[in-house]
Amino acid sequence: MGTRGVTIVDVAREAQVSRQTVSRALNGLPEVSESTRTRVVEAARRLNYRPNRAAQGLVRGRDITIGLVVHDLRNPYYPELASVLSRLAAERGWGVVLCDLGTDDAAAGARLADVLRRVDAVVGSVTPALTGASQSVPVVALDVEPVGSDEPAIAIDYAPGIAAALDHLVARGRRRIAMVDSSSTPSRRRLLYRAHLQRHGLAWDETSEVVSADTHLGGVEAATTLRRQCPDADAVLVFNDVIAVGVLKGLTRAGVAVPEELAVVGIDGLDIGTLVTPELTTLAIDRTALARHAIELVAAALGSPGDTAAGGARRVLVPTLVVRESS
Amino acid sequence: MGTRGVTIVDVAREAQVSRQTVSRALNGLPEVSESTRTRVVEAARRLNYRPNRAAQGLVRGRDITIGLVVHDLRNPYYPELASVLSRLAAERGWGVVLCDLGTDDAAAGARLADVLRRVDAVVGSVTPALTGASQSVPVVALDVEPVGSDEPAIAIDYAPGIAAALDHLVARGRRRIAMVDSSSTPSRRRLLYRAHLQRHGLAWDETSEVVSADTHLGGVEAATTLRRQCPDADAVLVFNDVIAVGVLKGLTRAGVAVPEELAVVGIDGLDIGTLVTPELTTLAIDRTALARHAIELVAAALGSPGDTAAGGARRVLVPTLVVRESS
DNA sequence: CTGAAAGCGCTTACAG
DNA sequence: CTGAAAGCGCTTACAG
Repeated sequence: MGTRGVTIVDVAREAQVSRQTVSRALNGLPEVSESTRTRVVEAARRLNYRPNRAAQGLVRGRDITIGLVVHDLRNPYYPELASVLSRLAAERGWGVVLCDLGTDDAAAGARLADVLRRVDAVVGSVTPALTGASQSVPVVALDVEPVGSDEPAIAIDYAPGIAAALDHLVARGRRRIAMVDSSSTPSRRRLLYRAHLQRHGLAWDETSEVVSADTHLGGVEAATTLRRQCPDADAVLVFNDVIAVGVLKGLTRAGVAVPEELAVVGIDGLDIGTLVTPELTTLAIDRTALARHAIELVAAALGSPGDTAAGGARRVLVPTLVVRESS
Repeated sequence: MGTRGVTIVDVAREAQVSRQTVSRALNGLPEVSESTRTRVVEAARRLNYRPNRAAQGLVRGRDITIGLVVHDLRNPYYPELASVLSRLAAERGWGVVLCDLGTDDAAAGARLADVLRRVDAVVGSVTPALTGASQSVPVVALDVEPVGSDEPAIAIDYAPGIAAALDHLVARGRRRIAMVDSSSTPSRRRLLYRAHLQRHGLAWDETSEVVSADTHLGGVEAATTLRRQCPDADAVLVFNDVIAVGVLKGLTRAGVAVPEELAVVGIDGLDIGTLVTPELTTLAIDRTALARHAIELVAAALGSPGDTAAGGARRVLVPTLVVRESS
């Protein structure tokens, strides 16, 4: 907020010219004499004048800005997304303002409210706060359930991918497949894992599931917990690649051979999976496609001509199993 | 740009009320009858009305937005920085718009120009384009040379850190220390490396230096090149952790024992360094401090009261050697 | 080359 | 509860 008093009229007075001359001088328009320009520039600097962007924007015409709301930018999933999204937005002349909710829920709400005031639309991970905010600007939710309302959103249908991952493990002779989740309330990914095991009559009990913090350090600990809690597990599906890489490391540290003794499969398809040894098998989500869909849905929601009919308000993405060395 | 004709007066006409009533109804102010409010909301939806943010901003008073310009958001160095910076900015009520220059230089210029129109100040990696732009808004340059002009900037003084890293390697008995750089024109880090070797009479020749692409894949290749080009190297300093992690992987793949046969030291202090095996020794840059300084310099440049005197326009950060397993 | 006028689209007092 | 007025800070024609 903080209004900062110095306006163009102050500069005009200081430089002894009219305010439109100030505007012209400062914007480098040709029809100003050198001496006047210098005087104006000096005056502006002396007063520490900064043009008010809102006023400039108002008169220059609308420019679109979208917000990108993420849970935690430090999960490499998001920078890749942000990178593509910002490129695609730039191609349309849109700006992107970043909103990293972080782990502190109290601050997150305020941060979200703040970003909503600055943007024409929001793309982001669904949170209760975001859902409530959909009154003020259009919201394109990322990674919602494939069924549900017809709000603009991108759903990721994990069912076939998780089936493929588990089938793959079974095909390689795994019989006791555990899961590391990122929250104590079962994620959709975990529910699909359970359903698949049950449907195929595969071994499962309470010890099959471990909850981890959503960091690679969490994964390292989860590996220990898993070995203690479910010693006969010969494979593990992990909520995401960040945790999975930690699990991999925890297992290696504990002298467990991956994949021989225990196979590991992550979800997301992050680059870091190719960085570790053994390389991580993963269920990859195409973040470029995700970003592209998000931008198109924003365009449709903003009513940009030619985008409205581009395929409905809800898109569905299907992850792909990428088999590497850890399974 | 794209002006989208629907304004508050259109809605007013459609709903048969005055425009200030529209404003009140849409902003949820109390003094509007329910029936009127409904009529206005309906009209607004029918016309697909979106309030013009610039106009709102103009009347509500100035709100500050800063731009964060980075080379490549996919290098984990930047998300950590962006994350902290956006948190600190939020604490001051500032917004952060993201500008990922990417690898395509042509597009980068346009993207930069675009972001400069939307922000009150810019924080970012120095590029020629950015330097030239410092006329329009204050620029706080990140990672400049410790000497130089008095523009607002944060310098990182690698000299003591690189000395410490090389001393550490020598203390561990290394006698032939190579370097992997990220560009063919020697980086400042490489120059410091050379100077230190020379000053201490350590072995060096052209084969000591390898150039790598600035990705971990580049690092993997660089490992091969290094082994071929400089087979007697027993240690290597790498331009950054992303490349270093690739080098580590390349060496492991080639059956080279790290650190026994060849020690590896990276620069940046990224989390991924603790993720790999062996864990990466690195020269860590405190990105939280970096972000904090950047925000303070922006505040000073914008003339926020109480910040101006907070310690001059140039800050210097000194990296710290973090010895882990790879050396 | 420089100034007076009009207006961008909204909100905030001020009347009624 | 609703409307008429004024103004946020700038730029863009339009005169001179």
